[in-house]
Amino acid sequence: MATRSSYEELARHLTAVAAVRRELARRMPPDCPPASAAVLMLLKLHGEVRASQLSELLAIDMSVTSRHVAHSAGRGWVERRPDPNDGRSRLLRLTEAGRAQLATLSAVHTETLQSYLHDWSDTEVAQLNTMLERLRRSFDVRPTADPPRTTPAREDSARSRPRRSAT
Amino acid sequence: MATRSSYEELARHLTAVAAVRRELARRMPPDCPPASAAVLMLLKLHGEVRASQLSELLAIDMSVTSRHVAHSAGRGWVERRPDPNDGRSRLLRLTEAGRAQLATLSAVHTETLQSYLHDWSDTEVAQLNTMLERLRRSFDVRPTADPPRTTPAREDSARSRPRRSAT
DNA sequence: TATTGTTATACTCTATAACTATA
DNA sequence: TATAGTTATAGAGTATAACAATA
Repeated sequence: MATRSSYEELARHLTAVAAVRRELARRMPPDCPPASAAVLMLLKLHGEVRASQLSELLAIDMSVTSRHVAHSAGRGWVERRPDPNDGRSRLLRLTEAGRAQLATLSAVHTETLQSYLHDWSDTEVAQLNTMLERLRRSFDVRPTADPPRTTPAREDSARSRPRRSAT
Repeated sequence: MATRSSYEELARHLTAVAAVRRELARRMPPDCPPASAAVLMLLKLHGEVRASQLSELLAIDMSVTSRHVAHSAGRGWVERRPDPNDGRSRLLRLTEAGRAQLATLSAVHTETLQSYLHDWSDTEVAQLNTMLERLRRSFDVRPTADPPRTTPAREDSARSRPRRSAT
C-alpha cells in the first residue's frame, strides 16, 4: 500500500508513457499503425485465437478489434478462418507475410528503443519489463469489481469497460 | 545495452500501458478528459509557464496544446494572461478552481490505482515510478537526432515529432 | 522575416448501438 | 433467447497547414 502522492505520481507517469508510444509510432511503416502492430504482436505471442479472445488480450471492445483485424487481414498479415467448433466464431492467425511485417516492426522498435535507452543496462530494461508486466496483470482482473465510489466522479452509468464476453 | 527481445517485450508492454490509462480515464469526471488532466497536473508541477513550454512538457504539438488549454480555461481551471515580456506569448497558471479539480482527479487516481495495485508494496510502486520517470527523461532528448534508418520503414518525410520551438 | 498562439481540416483510436448469423 | 462478429456513427486525441499578431 503506497502513499497518495505515489499514486498521483504514477498517474502522471502513465500519461507520459503515451508520449513514448507516439514517438515509437512515428517510426512505424505508414500502413501499419500501432493498433495493427499490437494485433500482430499478440497473435505471435498467443498463436491462433478467437476474435473475442484477441479483444480481451487487447483490452478493447470487440468492434474495434474487428476493424483492426480487418485492416491486418486486408494487408495479408492475418488469416481468418471459421471456427470448426462454432460457426459464429472466427479463428485468427498470423500469415507468413504477417511474420515478415512483424520482423520489420521488431527492427524499428529495437532500433528506436536502443537509441533512446542507450545508457540503460540490460538489467534495467529487464526490470522495467518485469514491472510493466506485473502492472498489466494487476489491471487484468475481470469482471470489473466496480470499486466503491467515494468521489463525485460520475453518477451516470456512462463509460464502462469494453464489453466482455459472458459476464 | 539490452537484447533485441527485451526491446520487443518493452514495446509490447508500452502498448499495454495504454489499456491501463484508458481504465483510469473511464473513472474521470466527464468534463475532464485525460488530456485536460495532464494539463492541470503539469501546471501544478511547474507553476506558471508559457504555452510553448507546456507544449514541450506534454510532448504534443502546440496546436493541440492550445485546444486543451482552451478547454481548461473555459472551465475556469486555467488562467491565461499576456506575457509582459513578449506580446505574442501567454502565461498559463492554475486557478483555485483548477486546484479543486485537481484534488478530485487525485482522489480518483488514488482510489483506482489503490484498488488495482492493492497487493503492491510502497517500495514497488516507488520503483515503478522511478523507472517511468527515467524512461520519460530518456525520451526527452531534443532536438530529435533522427537516428540512422536501417529498415525500410519510410522514405517519405511524413510524420515527425511535434513541432518544437526554434530548431 | 521569424515566432507565438489560434483555428480548420484530416486521420487514428475507441465506445455504443444496430445488425447478421449462428447457438 | 443469447452470443460472435461486423458495420455505422460519434467523440476524443493528435498532426499539418494556414492564419493573425507580435518580435
